[in-house]
Amino acid sequence: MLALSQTTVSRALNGYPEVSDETRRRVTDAAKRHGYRPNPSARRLATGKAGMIGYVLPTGAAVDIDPHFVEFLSGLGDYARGHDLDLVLSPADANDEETTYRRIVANKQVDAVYVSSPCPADRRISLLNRLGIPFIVHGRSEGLDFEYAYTDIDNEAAFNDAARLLIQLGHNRVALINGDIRQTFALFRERGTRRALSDSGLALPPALIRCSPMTEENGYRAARSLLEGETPPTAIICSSLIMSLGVVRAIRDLGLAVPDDVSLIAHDDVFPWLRPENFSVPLTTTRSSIRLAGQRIAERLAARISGLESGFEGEVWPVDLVVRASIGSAA
Amino acid sequence: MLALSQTTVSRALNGYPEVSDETRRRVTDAAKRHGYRPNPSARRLATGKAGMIGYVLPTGAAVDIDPHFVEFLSGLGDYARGHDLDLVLSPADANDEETTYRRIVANKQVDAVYVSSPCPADRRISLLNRLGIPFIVHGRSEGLDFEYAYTDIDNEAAFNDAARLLIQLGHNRVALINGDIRQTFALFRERGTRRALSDSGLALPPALIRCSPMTEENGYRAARSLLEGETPPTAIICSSLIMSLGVVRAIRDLGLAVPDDVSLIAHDDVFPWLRPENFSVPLTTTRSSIRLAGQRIAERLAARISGLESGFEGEVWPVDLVVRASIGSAA
DNA sequence: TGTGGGTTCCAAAGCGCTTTGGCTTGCCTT
DNA sequence: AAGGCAAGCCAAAGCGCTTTGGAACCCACA
Repeated sequence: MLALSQTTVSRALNGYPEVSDETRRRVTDAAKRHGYRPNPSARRLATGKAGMIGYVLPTGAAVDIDPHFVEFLSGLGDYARGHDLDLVLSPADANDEETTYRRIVANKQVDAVYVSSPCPADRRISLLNRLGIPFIVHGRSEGLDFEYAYTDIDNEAAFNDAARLLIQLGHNRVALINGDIRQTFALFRERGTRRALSDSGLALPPALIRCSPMTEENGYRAARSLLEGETPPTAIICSSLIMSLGVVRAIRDLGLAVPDDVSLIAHDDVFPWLRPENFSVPLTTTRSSIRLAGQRIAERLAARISGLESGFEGEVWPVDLVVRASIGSAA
Repeated sequence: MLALSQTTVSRALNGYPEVSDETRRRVTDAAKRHGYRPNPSARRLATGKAGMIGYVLPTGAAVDIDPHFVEFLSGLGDYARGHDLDLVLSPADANDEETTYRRIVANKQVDAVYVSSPCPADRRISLLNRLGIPFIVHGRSEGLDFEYAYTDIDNEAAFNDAARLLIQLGHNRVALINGDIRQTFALFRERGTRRALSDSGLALPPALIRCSPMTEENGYRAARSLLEGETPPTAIICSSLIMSLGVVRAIRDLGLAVPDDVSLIAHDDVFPWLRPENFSVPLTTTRSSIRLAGQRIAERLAARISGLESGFEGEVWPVDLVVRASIGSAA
């Protein structure tokens, strides 16, 4: 035995100043020796801190979790592992996430929350802001009348760069195959593309835009309908690598070739299992590792939990433009 | 106020018999009216039950989370949503998951655990068995000297069926592009393939087997090296749809065609974003929805937590063989 | 009338921590 | 030598539930 009160042990272990170095050493030694770890349930009840970060997972028969999620998770895990943070996924009805958010906050099940794939004026963000729990948004929302903390990539600049490059190559009919337009990232991408074109006196008419969930099949359909249209594009910018699998298939099906008939640039979130350089014609991409974003967001959440970070800083990361063989000058 | 003791309220809410129906009704009514929900932290401390299921997530710079995981998660969420179950992901160093398993069990952070991608004589399974926490394995292990509960698909039969079909079509050089052979599912798949061949007096020599993590690139490399070998196969069975993207690319790069030069069958875990019928030549597949497995495993875990299920039942699900255009008779 | 057995409820003791408020020391002033 | 002040420690009161061990009551049966 240590012949010390529980108070002192608790303080020693939690780094409070009113315990002598000597005593603290004895306590931590003994704790290590006996493998003592404070019971988290008890600690939770006493402090209200859970030592976990939360994510509300939209589910439902018609809801598919984005395959990007797993990469994000890898990043989050990379950081969390070293910092005694667990992640709790709370499944929610995709049509009523609010109830779940309220529950996890009211129950203090998690110390902080992250939000992904925001849409304009995202209700989840207003809710979390009102509930007063620390949170970070992966991505951005628009049209909210308050500030919040986020980490995002510069989608607008990325797609602006991509479009500019195509324009420089002489393309004047550039199409955009985008993700679900209800999400902010898709809006920004369209905006960036459009700006590049209009800066050069060109347009991005509705006939050259497609928006849909980012599956191979949707990529195929979008590309096919674009290329079979009245004034087919000579270049396509595509929001995802998975979609561009379908785009490439459509181009081939139509007897066309990349880049001779169609130039192609895609956005690459960096999957370990599908890489743009391995496409039959290596793909020019705008690249930003979603895994790194996961790491960073975990780091920021941890900082917020421990009070090291506060305020409403938004981060916007630049995006690489990696040129490969899939683009060429306009015919 | 209800003028009832805390005891009675607790019992009423938790369905204990020693409270009159009348009282129970009053209590539940009042609870609903005031939106009262027992504080989970307090309940945890008192009962030791967490209301969560756990998963230890291997992480590390060199570790990539399998994209199948997200589909499994969808299924798990589908079930968990309706049953007040949250999922906690505990990131662990991929080289030392044991510490994390011990921690979550010792701390009673979760009521049950699931294990995925087991390998032969999987240490995690023995550990959980020893620690005595309810768990379900997604997949199977071999060489363990005790029984345990699992849900798995019949990988051996699936690949046996696939190989048999190819043999019936006259193929006698069938190659197998498998996943990482350290995992049980890969062993079973090889076994099933080999059995079909040897049943017909054919062999599956090492020269016709490739094993590697299931990426597009590895699929390409495997197919390429097989087809450029001394006695190239006329048919290939591939363990994943993602890999078969690479396989198809390799076949095309070599100026060959599916199915005229090479027949191809792949295993399909059912991704919403990549479907075998959408391959340039629609792919014959062995199909089993990993999302359904997630649902089922969540259900079994819940049943174990509430004591409805116990024992060591292993489930093995049959696998569909879906024939599409990618196979033909041997030249 | 007395007694045994249900039924329905309650007071109080945990669960294992953190935190408040206070009590000793030892040492430094004046 | 008395007073003051940190430094270091402790007892006990929570945190919000569940569960134990009774107690009170009502009814039936002898």
